[in-house]
Formats: sequence, C-alpha cells, structure tokens
Amino acid sequence: MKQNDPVDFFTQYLRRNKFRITPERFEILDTVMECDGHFDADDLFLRMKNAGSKVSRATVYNTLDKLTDCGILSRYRFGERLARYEIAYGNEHHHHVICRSCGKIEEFVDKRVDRFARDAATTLHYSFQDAVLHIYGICSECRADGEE
Amino acid sequence: MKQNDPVDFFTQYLRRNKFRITPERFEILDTVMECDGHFDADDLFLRMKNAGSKVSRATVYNTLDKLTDCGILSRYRFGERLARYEIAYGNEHHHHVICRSCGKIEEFVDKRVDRFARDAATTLHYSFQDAVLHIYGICSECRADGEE
DNA sequence: CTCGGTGCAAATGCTTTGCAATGTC
DNA sequence: GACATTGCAAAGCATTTGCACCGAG
Repeated sequence: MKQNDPVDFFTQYLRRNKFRITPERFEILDTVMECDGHFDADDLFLRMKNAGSKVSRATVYNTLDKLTDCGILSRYRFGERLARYEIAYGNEHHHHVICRSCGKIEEFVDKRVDRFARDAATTLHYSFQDAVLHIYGICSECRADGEE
Repeated sequence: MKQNDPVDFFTQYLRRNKFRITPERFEILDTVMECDGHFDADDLFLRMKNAGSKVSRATVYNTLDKLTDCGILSRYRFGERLARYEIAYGNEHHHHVICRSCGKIEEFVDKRVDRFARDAATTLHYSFQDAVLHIYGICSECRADGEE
C-alpha cells in the first residue's frame, strides 16, 4: 500500500487554493524531497543554483511557505534567526534535542507530549495545529571537550 | 522568607564572570523588571528612550544577552524573526499556546512535560538545560470571527 | 592607568517587496 | 487576455560590529 506521493499531494493543495501549477514549484519540491535532515532556504537555493537551476531566491522562499502551509515541510527556529526546514510528509512527528555548544540536533518521539499538548490547547479553547518541543542542553562530546 | 532580589543576583553573576558593574546594566534590569508579559528588545529600548534614558540599542542587546544567560530572563522565538523575552526570575517554568491567527499567547504549566524532556535529554546523553514547548492553534475568538 | 563597556552609525544576514516580464488558466 | 508568478535588485528588519571615547576596577 503505497501512500500517494508528495507531488500529487502538493498539486491538490495548489488546485484547492487556486494557486498556479508552475514548473518552479515542482522543481523546488523535487529538490526538497532529496534533502535529508534539516536545511535552510539558502542551502536549497544554492543547491539548485549549482545544479544549474534558474529559480530565484524569492521563488524559493515563496514555495517553502506553501510547502510548510500544506504540511509537506515543518519549519523550525532553533533559537536562531534563520528558519530551518525538514520533511514532515510521511514522517512520524517528533521533537528535538539541541546542543547549545556545537548545534547538533537529535530527534525523539514522545506521543505523551503530543497528547498533553493537545489537551492543553483544548483546555485553553484553542484548536490544535501542532506542538513543538525543543530541549536544550550540551551533548556528551561537547561535555568531554570542555573538561580538558 | 523573601528571596533575594534580581539586582543582587545580577550583581553576583557579573562579579563571578568578571563583567563590569555599569549603571546602564542596572538601568536596563530595572526597566525589565517593570515589564509584564512578553517584550522584545526594541520595546525595551524605546520605552527607555521615551523615559529619557541615554542607553543605546547595542547596550540593550548586550545586556539582554547577559540577563538571559544568568536566567533572569527567558528568550523565545515564536516562529518569528524577532526574539521575545519574559521574566523567568521568581516565576514558575511554563509553556506557551500561540494563536496563529491573532498572535495571542497563553501560558500553562505541565510538570510532566518538563520531566519527559529531562528524561529525553538524559537518554540521548545530553546534559539538560531547558525545555521549550510551543503549541500552535487558533484561539476561540479567531475561530468565531472566521465563521462569519 | 588599563581594558571592558558604551553610543553611534554602518554593516550584516535572512527574508520580503516592487516592478516589469512571463506563462498559467 | 487577465492576472498570478517569476527573476532581479533593492528594501526591510532585527541584530551585530567597528571604532573612538569613557569610566569601572
């Protein structure tokens, strides 16, 4: 049972919202789907540019917005000014542990946190969209380095 | 039993780290302690400027860093580019529910989330510093407005 | 008296915008 | 053909930096 692919999903989203189907949008989606882990807008733009693409930064930003909007991507800010993205489509929802020293990011799944988050939203009469848990600390390698 | 005040606390932090005791730093701390809820660097700078202060933006940013560092303030980014601050000193640790429509932010306390976060950090061999849970949704007023 | 801190203005870095040209519907 | 979308360059905005002066230790 194959889940229908992100290209179809994005096409439907664009149609539903009366956005146009442009080659740039799908070129960006294709490049995005090849990323593993986190990436930022400029990573993506430069990767495309180096691969010979003509897309502009403006279009990359515009499309990243739409991909985030429809849930294909998740957007995060790990205490920085730049936005980082990650593929959400077809991946299990997870949280992040970030090392304040080297910036390394690890993931973990905790359904209980998601459930509590949903409950908290309901209690405060908010509809629930999503919950983002960031845990900050120092990873074991950095602690070892610091001991010298 | 009165807890010793933030001015003493900040003084000790500065001494301990061999930073200088300057009037600007305490002028900023005083203004910060008068804030309720969330504020950003420019809020603070303008409030001080309007009150006749001579402090510069650079000093405000520098001091906000130090106040965050020593734990008097918490710094957040609610999916925006600007950083928001809130007094942490003497307040219970809490999480936030944010309305994606009007930007309203409400707080709630959930010790279980903090405990799970600490456990996750430990499991991944990170020392634990802090955990930030942001829950996004739409508040009841905005949902009502949208129905018209 | 030394060097960290300050104010100011200019620089930076990520993101958005204005505008004329283009291509989808 | 209308008008959303594009590419480009310029603007915007939060924050940082360079530098000359100042003042805490």
